Amino acid sequence: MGNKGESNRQLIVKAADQLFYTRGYHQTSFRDISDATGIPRGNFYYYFKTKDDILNAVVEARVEVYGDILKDCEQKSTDPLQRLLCFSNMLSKFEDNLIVAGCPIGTLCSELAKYEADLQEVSRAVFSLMRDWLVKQFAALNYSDADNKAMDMMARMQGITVMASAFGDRDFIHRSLKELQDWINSLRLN
Amino acid sequence: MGNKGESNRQLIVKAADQLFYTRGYHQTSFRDISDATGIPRGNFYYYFKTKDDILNAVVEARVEVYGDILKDCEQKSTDPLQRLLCFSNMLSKFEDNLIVAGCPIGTLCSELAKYEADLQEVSRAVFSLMRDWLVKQFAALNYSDADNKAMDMMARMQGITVMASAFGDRDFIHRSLKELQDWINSLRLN
DNA sequence: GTCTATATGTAGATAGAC
DNA sequence: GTCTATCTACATATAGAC
Repeated sequence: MGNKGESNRQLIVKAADQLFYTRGYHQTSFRDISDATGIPRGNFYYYFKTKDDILNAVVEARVEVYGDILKDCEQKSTDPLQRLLCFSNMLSKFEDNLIVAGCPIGTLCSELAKYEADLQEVSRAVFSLMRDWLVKQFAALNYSDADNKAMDMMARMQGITVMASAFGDRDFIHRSLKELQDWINSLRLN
Repeated sequence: MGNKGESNRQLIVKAADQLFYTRGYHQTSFRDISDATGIPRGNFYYYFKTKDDILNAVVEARVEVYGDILKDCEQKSTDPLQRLLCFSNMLSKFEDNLIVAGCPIGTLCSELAKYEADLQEVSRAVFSLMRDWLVKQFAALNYSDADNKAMDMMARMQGITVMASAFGDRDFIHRSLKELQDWINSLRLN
């Protein structure tokens, strides 16, 4: 009794994840996902009742993936400041994708914020995950306004990706990441 | 010979502008625009050949509108620093809209960046307008890296709107705007 | 579980009467 | 210039054979 079904389900989620990112949620059709996976359109409804259900599964998968990234940053150092630097390095690590399609999380939230409150709440989950994690790091640095710092850092990174994507400007990412990391390093003394 | 035709055209552009903002470009149908204006769908093709042409007209209209905002900031003060503060005040002025639908320019660029290079280039026009204007102000403050400063300021504002919209957080806008304006004021001495 | 065929709605776009 | 009727394509979703 294998996991063939589960495997197909995972294939769909994986392809949808990528397509929702590179084309947007509404601009991704079942046909697109079918083409990417080789799985017939009609088959999707065996695994998911609606397209929105696929979105839910994609967000769950992303929570998993970004949770792993955060865990990785935790394992590489016990120093909160080093962990923040590790987090900020996502800008460099995913640079190629950020330039062409922006931040997967930010652009999804922006798309779904537009008069689709239910879906937007779903998409916000990954942001919340990161925010909570960042709060922990800033709290460990003895900042009483840890949540403010977390929001500030996320806003900075989002702003960088929006502008870098709008102008296709890799150098802007490099320079901004450096400045962001200077800012992080300046938080040591508290 | 009246301007009745022109007036209808303007009605379409105005409604499309609003809908592209609150619902997104792809999520806005001719039916939506028809419902908003009372103008029959088939009639649109008398004024525009394609939906993309409507987008072009909308972006042109926005260039006009934001150009006026920039002119207004110029007229209110000859001091570049005051002008920058005036520009930043858009975050407060448009707060209600930013919370529910993000930045009209940023979200359009993000949406159209997704594998639609032609459309993205069109949408970038308003960003370019602002960027050039900001460069002038920073240059007037004797910054040799005026373009970097302009990009930094726009990135900050974009990041603020993305996070405020994602979390529906008005207070974050208020606090961030204050910090942004502190930053602007700190640029006096150069 | 997997697939084809199809239902139903709506998208952008066109034709042609008035 | 304005409007209705309609075309073609494709969207999500369903039915039912295998």
